[in-house]
Amino acid sequence: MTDATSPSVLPGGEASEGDPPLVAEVAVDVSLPHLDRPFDYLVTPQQAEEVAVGCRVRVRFAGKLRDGFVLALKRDSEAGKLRPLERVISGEVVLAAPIARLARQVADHYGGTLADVLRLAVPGRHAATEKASRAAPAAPASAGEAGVLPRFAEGDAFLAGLAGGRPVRASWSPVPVFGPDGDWAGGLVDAAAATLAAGRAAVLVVPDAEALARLEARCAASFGAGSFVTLTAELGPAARYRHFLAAARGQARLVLGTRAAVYAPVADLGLIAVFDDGNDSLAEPRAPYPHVREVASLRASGEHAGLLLAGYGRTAEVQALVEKGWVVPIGLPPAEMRRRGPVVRVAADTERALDRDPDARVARLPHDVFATLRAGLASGPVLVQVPRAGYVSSVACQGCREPARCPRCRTPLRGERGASGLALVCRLCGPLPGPWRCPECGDTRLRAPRVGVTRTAEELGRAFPQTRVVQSWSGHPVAEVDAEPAIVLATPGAEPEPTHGYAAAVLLDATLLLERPELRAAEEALRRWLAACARVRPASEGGAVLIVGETHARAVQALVRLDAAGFAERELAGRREASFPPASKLVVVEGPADAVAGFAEASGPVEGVETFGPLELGDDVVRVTLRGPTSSGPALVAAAKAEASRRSARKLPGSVRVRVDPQVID
DNA sequence: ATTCGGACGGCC
DNA sequence: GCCGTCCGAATT
Repeated sequence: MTDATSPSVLPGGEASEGDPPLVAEVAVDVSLPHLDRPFDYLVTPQQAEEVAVGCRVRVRFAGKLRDGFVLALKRDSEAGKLRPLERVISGEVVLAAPIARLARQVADHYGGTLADVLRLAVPGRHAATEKASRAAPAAPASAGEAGVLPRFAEGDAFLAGLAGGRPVRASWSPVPVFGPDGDWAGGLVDAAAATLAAGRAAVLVVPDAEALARLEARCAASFGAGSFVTLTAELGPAARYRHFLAAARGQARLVLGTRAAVYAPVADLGLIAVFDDGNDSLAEPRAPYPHVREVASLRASGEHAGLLLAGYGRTAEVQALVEKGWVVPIGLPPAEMRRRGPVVRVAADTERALDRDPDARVARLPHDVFATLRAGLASGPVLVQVPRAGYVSSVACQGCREPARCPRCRTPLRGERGASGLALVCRLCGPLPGPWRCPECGDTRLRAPRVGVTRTAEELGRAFPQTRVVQSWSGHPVAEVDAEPAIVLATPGAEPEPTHGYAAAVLLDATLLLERPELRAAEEALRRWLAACARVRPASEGGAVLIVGETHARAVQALVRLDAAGFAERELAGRREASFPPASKLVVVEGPADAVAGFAEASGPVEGVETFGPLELGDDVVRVTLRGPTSSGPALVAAAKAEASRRSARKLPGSVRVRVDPQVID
């Protein structure tokens, strides 16, 4: 890597008269696919004083001034007539070679452009912050004994690997329980401490501000406040850039943060850890829609760093890595998991009664719910997880309750109200051509979804008139509850942190979550239930969880057994059967019909590719889904990128959106 | 003969 | 994307 302070470290050594002129290879900030390559510029002798590989420059490109990053310095160029750099914005190295390489890999993986990825990876410059010389954060203090990971099989071996500076990779399933066995943040701190002890840097990525606050507190306790930096958009431009610079300058060796922190510019990365990779906050909403789990995996391989994918739930993607042997599971046998976790029981849904009489609200809550609440309230707060209302588009079989799926591609169907009642539409193949028939049980009757659960609070308040009722949802989140008895109603993801753990939890309307018309509905439901369990005290302290729903649903059974790994195994098997990611490569293309047709055609020669659609999305936008075996993935993505390049080079009209293995198709 | 504009090629 | 250039058509 080029040292920012020594511009003399250049190809050919010290410049002298008669040397060929210095040339900078520049990643220009243009996101047109056909211009997604470096461009060469002359570096004037004056500019050579300040320029460095990885610094920001300003260049004239197609007549217009644009920002760029220096990818390399050299003394020769393939290109013909070169323009000089307009100016070196600053010699500060903000795009070191490993991150430039990573960004290129991410762009290629997702069929996007380097410029788009760099916009995600490098925060905007804040000149005043850059000029102000900053005190280096204190070196992380010794964290003492590792406390959490050694409680799990393979935990010690993983830590030993990190401490030895080796690129060990693992998937860690903490026990979904309140206390040390479920202390994901503690486990990440263990791994970071081992890495730092080996003299290497660590990056820890979490999905949201709540998780970051918790991790920050743990890091401050273990390493000392000010011995690490956080990277999150919420910091604002100045602080974000200050923290980014601390990492880039080698002052901060431990970085915590949300999504974009996966690109934190620490040198000699020894560990990259991701918590809760199933959380959709870790999927970037901007092109090319990279997922933190994939970026972290690419980065760990590219920089010979360790990787830790931690979560109470296990995604099919992580399961695929486990089965490939690419990551080692750190965990416990299911029986031991249950011994350390809360007791989980199922109460059958009383839905059939509800179907007959939608106003019979009392019938919605089984007797067991009240019993669980009563028992829990004797020793502390009880969490009641209430799914948000409004998943109105899901459709299931009346007979067996399985979500209705497309007979062609097995995608969950959605119901749309049409002239002749409920019309079934597949998001990949379009409206169902014939009448629907359940492949599981042969039933032809469909059941429409239920509406929400707005009266739960009132209802429970009436049943427990003396008890405090706390309500928390994403619009009005409550951060914390104390040890006093309370009924805490929360939507998934907005559960208040209990200071002493919940005495019990009740998970309502499990069926509602499972019937969501999404491919990952069951995986996502289990993830949310496990997150609730993780706030409940262990069985040994009386902790109990009651889930109300379909007793036989696979995700419900997995929860009862606290067996996220087993569930992921089945889930991945299902994805294989249905040829869905991560068992297949999916490229979803949306845009005007003629434009989208070009992508289908371009993917034709790729081995084993099938085409679904086009599906009308309205407003002259259609969707085509291209699917191929994972072995054809790079070729399929490359074909899509080539078609996008062809279109932009020819200036064909219409904007097209390309997504690779999208988390959700919508 | 001169000016204007729209399409197209190239962008270092 | 944006600019520059090259060509034909409209304008003097």
